[in-house]
Amino acid sequence: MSKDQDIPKQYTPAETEEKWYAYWEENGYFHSEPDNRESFTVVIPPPNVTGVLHMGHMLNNTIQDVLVRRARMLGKNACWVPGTDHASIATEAKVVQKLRKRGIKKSDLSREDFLKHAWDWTDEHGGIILEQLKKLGASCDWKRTRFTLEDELYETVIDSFIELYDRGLIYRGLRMVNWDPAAQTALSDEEVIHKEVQSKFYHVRYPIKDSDEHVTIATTRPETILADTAVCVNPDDERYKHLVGKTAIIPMVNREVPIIADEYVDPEFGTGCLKITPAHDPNDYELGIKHGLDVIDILNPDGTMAEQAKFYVGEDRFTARKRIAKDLESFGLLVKVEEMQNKVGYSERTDVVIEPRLSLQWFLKMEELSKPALEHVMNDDVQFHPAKFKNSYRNWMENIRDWCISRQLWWGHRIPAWYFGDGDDEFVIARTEDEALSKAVEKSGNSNLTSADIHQDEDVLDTWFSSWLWPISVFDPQFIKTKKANKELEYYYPTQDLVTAPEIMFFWVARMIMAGYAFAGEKPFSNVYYHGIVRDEKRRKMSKSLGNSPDPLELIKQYGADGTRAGMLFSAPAGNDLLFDEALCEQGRNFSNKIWNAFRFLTMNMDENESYTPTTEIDPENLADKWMLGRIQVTLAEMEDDFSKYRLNEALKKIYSLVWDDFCDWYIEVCKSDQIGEKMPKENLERALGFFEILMKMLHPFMPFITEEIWQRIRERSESEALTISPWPELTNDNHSGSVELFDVVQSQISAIRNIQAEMNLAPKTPLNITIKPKNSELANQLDGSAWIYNRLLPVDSLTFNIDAEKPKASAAAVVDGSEIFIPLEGLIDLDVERERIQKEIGRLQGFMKGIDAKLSNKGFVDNAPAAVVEKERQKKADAESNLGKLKAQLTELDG
RNA sequence: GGGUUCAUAGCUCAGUUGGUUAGAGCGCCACGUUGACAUCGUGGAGGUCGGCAGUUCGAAUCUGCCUGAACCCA
Repeated sequence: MSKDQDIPKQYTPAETEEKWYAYWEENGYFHSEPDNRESFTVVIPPPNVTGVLHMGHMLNNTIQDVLVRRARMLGKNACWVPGTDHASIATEAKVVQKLRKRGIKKSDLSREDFLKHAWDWTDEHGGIILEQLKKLGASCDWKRTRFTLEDELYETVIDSFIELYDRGLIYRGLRMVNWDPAAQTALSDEEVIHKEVQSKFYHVRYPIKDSDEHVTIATTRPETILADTAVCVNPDDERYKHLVGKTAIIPMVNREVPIIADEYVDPEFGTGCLKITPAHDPNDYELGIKHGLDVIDILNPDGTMAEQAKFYVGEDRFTARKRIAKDLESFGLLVKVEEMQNKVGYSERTDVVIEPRLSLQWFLKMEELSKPALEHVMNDDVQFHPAKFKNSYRNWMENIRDWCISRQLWWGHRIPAWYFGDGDDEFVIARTEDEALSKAVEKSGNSNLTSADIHQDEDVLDTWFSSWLWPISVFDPQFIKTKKANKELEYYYPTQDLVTAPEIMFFWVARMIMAGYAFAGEKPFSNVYYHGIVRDEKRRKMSKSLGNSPDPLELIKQYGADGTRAGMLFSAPAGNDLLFDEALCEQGRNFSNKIWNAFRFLTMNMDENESYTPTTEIDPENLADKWMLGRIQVTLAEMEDDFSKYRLNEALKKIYSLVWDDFCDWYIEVCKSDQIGEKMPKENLERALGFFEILMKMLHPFMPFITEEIWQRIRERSESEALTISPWPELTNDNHSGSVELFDVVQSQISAIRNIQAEMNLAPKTPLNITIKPKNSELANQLDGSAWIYNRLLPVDSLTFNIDAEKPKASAAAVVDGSEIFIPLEGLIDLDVERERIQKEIGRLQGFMKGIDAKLSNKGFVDNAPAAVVEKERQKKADAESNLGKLKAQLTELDG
């Protein structure tokens, strides 16, 4: 016990946090091994290995930590698996950039050399974010830290590719894909962000061959005119019917193309006349196939114009766009340019405009995989919190398209395909070169093939193609190959809760569910908790580029990890975006300080030569004790309900209020000694400490550091008694409801008296002679035993409870739930103020009665409403009438 | 264009199956500092629940329409 220490007035989190985190880690409290207990498993959404902690991570990991710490205290075998992913595109882009600064181009390097640089970069920056999570207090099992590109998990990904290929679900094909000209790779549909932008709508005239006529098309991408291979109109469009079958001449290149008709064209949109560019637009590509059109690709992988364009060769697509507009104008073919809002796809990673591009890529068929994944979410085998996200999940699943899984990058899992020729089918899938060679020999029938004749695919797999295995691979990397779960997977899988943001529902959650059923035949987790996006006060998403995001570590420094965690959670209802405001962290810090000072106060009441044993054995005669215990019980039950619904912010608010409002503002105040300077009675102190211990337990999942600090200061504790591994308080059947109710009455009477003090402008220490006329004799008896509470909380000169009391002359008065309070204030009372006070209350009650009367005089209400409801209204009316009568009498007395 | 969600106090949000003259936190106003805490205490003000119809004895809550906002997909 720290009673002889000089406890500072203000709580300083920094040292406390470092100390206890180290202690927790040293004692291995966060490490889990399979045992007989029920498991509670969470896998972290792996952040980018070279990333740094941002506000989204803070929120995400705070929530996970709350869930995991609570589960640990509930006696479950809690296991939170940390780790990172390799973030193929992002990391490769960073490495390329770094090399460029040193004057090295990626194309100058061999694959091996480039990867060496990438690993150097990873070794240098990797894991920073995990260290940052420790500052936040994250109770991860660090011995289990995983990385998606580590050797074992690399194998898992290759195994999964091979299995899916063998099951006929992976194929290679020429398709229209989303091409990122900056990263020079294909992307999946999910990696494209559609943004509303201001564009120019160019109206361009195409001459008709052997005719004076022409058609006018409209496009936002005039440079693609150079790749046009048809012009298309709606077959029912009277304006153009006569032109169908004729030949149009593409400007600049003077290519002759057919004018075709197709229902696809909307006559209302633009000019009703559509240019068709099969190589550079997905819809045009479909039309091209349907109508057997040529495909002319005019773009290089880096977004510059290719030889086939014939014009502006080597120039960037946007430069070409401006130049062709000018040139068309000079030829008199540009009719007009309109301003238009349209949606343009941008790369999620590089933020450049995506080009639809025809390219040979690897795809995963989704139809079969999506079926169980959809079904098990809709039937709640996998529960979404909040459930509203099931809608968008279903919508996506029902319209799912094949997943482009190949990326033209080096940093990642290299596709295990080996080519032995240029033909579409001249490849084999194999784990190793040797295996590939023998398979190639067999498939080609050419026994002379050597390793020099085969080469592995240069591309790697989408990062999410490894992340989707995460809940399986972190426990058993061999499972997909062996199909025999090891002890770990057996024990920890399926995991319990996954915590993430709705924005990656499709990237990751949906795919993990698919992978779970596809490989393990079982869901990967039982619950998905979606939290919102962290936004600034203007509702803008917090981002590095906007510079509107505070540095989480700075926040922790300023407000403490506990304060910051509480601040994040205060405003984080499930599924709703969080408008982050530093004031909330400040509130969290203030709360820490409040707790600290409550403890400090108790410490100051200790006698140096005495030893104290906290207890929850209450004094059965002590109303405050029973009330406090009752409040704890009720709050425990409410928190349990909140947790079951993942309403973490509600649970936090409840324990916050229990500590601050109930324990600090009432219980401790009531426990104080009667005389200033005198110490609290030992029994009071020991009970206060006993309650304090329970409160620290209830708060620990949210604010782990300060609670552990107080816990350890309250008593000497061995390693096996740390708060982190202590059992959650027990819920008993007795919530002392009678005592809670009675204490409520005492509280409202005291509040009423304080109100009189304030309204009468009495100095806070002006002694009061209080007469309370309880509403009945039963209450009179009960209150009589609680007089000491009034004495502690008010400057009482005399206090009497008298059911027959008369209102003394010149006294202030109040009516609280049928009981009357009189305070004689001879010489101090301002009769006008008092009259106004009472009049105001009378007015309030009259308004109240009016509403009730309206109901009760309504025959429809009395006849139709349930008897209990009618009875309740009658009771309300009777009470109000009685109170009103008393108030009126008080007013009369004042005037008389 | 298709889908989803939302609109309650100055701000951020609660409000469970319709029955409270609508709750919380922050902010605001007044008063208060010799001892746990001014990162505090006590008291107080503040809302015709986006609008209009409808169902009902009764609507913040259910239905329809309108207005406004956000998100997802194409």
